[in-house]
Amino acid sequence: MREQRPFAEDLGFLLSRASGVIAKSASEALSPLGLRVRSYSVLAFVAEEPEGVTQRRLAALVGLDPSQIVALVDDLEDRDLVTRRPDPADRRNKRITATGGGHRLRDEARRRIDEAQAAHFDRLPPELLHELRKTLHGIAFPDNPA
Amino acid sequence: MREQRPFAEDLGFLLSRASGVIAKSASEALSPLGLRVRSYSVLAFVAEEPEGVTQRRLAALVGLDPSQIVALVDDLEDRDLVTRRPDPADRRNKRITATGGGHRLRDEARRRIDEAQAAHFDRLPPELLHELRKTLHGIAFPDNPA
DNA sequence: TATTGTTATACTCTATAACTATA
DNA sequence: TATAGTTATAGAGTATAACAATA
Repeated sequence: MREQRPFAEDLGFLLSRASGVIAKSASEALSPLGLRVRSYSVLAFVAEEPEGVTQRRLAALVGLDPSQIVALVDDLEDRDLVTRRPDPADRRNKRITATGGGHRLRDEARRRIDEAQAAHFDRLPPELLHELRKTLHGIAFPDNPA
Repeated sequence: MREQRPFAEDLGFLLSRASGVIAKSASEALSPLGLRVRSYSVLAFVAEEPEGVTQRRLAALVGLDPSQIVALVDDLEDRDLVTRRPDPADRRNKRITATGGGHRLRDEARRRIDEAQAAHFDRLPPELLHELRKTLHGIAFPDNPA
């Protein structure tokens, strides 16, 4: 009879708990800005694409169903953080781009996120953080070994 | 102006995506057994405590609010996987213990979970998995450096 | 008064299917 | 016919407050 690892050491369980801790702290950091983790993720990806992104691509980037992107973009658009315009070349596509205010809010959000995460990651050596990033990326995107 | 790391490399984002991938695969592995990730977590912790666990402690172990444990234990109890009995010494406490069937289902669930996780973790060297476990534990339980 | 378990409620997140407009 | 975006809906997960029984 082999010795069994306690469930508290199960990698899936630990991943879930650690992810929950970070998400909660991110959520609290973003709350004063009127952003949630998901709307911030959308804004962050949009702000990195000067040419704009389609909602389909946004869905793939964030890891949500395209139908869920609609309300997130609606909210950001209502607050003039992004614009949503049909692509003249293919009018089925909407190109989402960040406004000046969107970029500024994204910057402020990132500062807060970084500060919140520092409390969790600060004591870990940089090489370990680098390796953690690589490992998590491999798990999250098994087909895309960057 | 410093070079900024793309959001796709944000540790919180990667943690969330990786955790989601593993949770989805665990969910699919457990589904044929009529278990979800949360009910399996409860069952797994209960099965490790021959003396039984209070629901309060269970909540702390799994990382849920005590009010959420009620329905989970209700379901497991209805299926005769656990028993729920008042502690004679302090009748406010309920001692939750796993039945024979509970232990058997837990074993089968663990086999399936291990198999599902192997697909994600197999190619990672054991030392890295050990370090990952340690790192995630440190993030999830900052006060309890085991 | 404090603690355990419980109920109730509301909100967020997730998953899915069906519709529209364009191609 | 295929694709992008949209709407609607139901289910699961999460957070909070209040209550009964017991200490």
